[in-house]
Amino acid sequence: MVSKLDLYKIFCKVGKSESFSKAAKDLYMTQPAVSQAIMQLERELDTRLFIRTPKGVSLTNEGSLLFEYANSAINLIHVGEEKILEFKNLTTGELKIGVGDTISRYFLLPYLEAFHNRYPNIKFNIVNGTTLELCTILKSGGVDIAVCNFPIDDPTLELRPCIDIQDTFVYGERFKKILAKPLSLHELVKLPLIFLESKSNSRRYVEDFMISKGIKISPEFELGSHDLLLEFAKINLGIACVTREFSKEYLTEGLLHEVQLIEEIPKRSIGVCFLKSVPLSRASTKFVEIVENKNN
Amino acid sequence: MVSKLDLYKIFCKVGKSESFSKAAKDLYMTQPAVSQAIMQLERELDTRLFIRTPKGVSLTNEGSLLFEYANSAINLIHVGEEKILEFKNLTTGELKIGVGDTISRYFLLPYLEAFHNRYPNIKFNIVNGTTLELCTILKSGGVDIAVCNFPIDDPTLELRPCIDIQDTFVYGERFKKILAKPLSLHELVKLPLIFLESKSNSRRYVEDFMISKGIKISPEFELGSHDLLLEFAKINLGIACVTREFSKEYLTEGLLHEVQLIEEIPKRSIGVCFLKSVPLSRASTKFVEIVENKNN
DNA sequence: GGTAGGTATAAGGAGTGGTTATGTGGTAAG
DNA sequence: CTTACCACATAACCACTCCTTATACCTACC
Repeated sequence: MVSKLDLYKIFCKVGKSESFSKAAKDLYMTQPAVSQAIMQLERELDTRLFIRTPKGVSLTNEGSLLFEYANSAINLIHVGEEKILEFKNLTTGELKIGVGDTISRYFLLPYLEAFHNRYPNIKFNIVNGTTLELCTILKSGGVDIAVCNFPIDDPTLELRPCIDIQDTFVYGERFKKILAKPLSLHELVKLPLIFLESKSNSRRYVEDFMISKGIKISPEFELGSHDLLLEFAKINLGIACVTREFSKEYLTEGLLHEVQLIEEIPKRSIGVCFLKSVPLSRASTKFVEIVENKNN
Repeated sequence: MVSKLDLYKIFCKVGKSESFSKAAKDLYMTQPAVSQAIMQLERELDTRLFIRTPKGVSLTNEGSLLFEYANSAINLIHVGEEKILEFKNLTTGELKIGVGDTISRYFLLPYLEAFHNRYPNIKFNIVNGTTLELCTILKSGGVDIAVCNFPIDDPTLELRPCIDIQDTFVYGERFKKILAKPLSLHELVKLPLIFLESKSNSRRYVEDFMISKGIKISPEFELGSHDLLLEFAKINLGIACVTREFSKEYLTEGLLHEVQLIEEIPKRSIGVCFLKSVPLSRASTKFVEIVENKNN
């Protein structure tokens, strides 16, 4: 057997780049070193592996035969090393996630569970806040990643939308007759409305949309959580602006009904975001992958 | 990535033998050397790979994870090296030969047979074409070697003439009286002539020779194969320009007769040719040797 | 014909990777 | 309890490998 496995590392690089000089650059060594290494390998195998041409080299039949194996071998080693790294980083460590509480409850929970099952040794550190607050915390390093309502306009953040959500208005029994038919936003705002507090991203999104239509709202109630929106609407205190996907239970059980708007509010997204400038930790990467459903 | 692949060779041995000292013996080195190698690997991966016990070592979780990959990789390298050996011993491989069909039938066949008997595991890949076409294919790497009619004027090709052949004119019964006596080319061209198609090297050779004598031919027939030349001549459709060596059967059986030319056409050769710039594969070398009758 | 880009060759020097010698710890037997 | 043995760790040293610089040679292209 060939004495030095390292020769194969060089061999593979040359095989791929079809050039001694280029391989040398890639390997941070000089061309003569590569030349000698290949020559040594050829000597030890007593086989010509490359055909030298004026414009580089190309594998001989024997060379490409060997290349198939050597390349796979090197790749295997790489994979092994990566597994080790993963193992190391995921058997210890902490994952700091910033998230709004509506999102954490209705969207994130299953992913947290899945991640924990897969990597039981990673501790969670969940920070609650509005989208805006989370962005600030993210930049100060308080959390590794944040799961927010989009849109977010911040060039320093990498955004990964995951699912689309639809803002909608819901009402309880008392408004059933009035809202039996589709109506326009102009008509809607005459009714008592229930919104999230004005600092929340969701509220701002819907409000901005309505302002763009020339409509100004003055909510009857401003509440701190999505749950409260649903409960207030249920006991007929008004018509609540909620996220359809997070109101499934109330809607399917007939506790609440959706307003049929003539002009529907455009969809927006929920997604993960993190700093572009800071490389993600292994655990964070895995978590993002899971949320994006890239594997399993 | 870990700097030295060689560390993995040692790592695998230790992983298998579960002992530094034993691995050291197997690797023909001393125990401290192994000890240091493993420590270096552990340092570079920043991971403990072995649990040291009083009676040897055992792989950690991370270690056995890595071992799976490293061991497969090493085995792959081994297999690759063995394949190379096989290749060298010509127990595997392919030989791509370009050849004209006249030549393959009348000249090459016995050599193909001989080579196959000697190296039964080498596959043939035979490509047909005219001499000119074959040279092109040769340069594009489509074949390893080509067996052609010479002369070939190409400085990038190495030529190995093998046998001389003689171009000659043959005729059937009907022309017997007219051609009983030797005649000159000038007289010959007045008779109906049968040639190969003009793109063939043989045709060009003879035609060039005649032009050099100031004679222009206008063949009655232009045919695609040497066989047809003989058959056409046999049924008295004209006088065919053929290769004497490939017409033995017809001549000895009296089906055809040779024109006795006053100016005989110079002999030319059939031989093997291949690219000067590309070293011959082992199989090709052997084949050339056989065709040149250098051994056996 | 000159230049650019590629590989081969030669010689020298630094550093890796092995050696020997010795230390440490744990187990088992007396 | 003590001693002996076995296995790995540590230290110091040295040689040889491997990489570098310098140079030569070839071909293709302008």
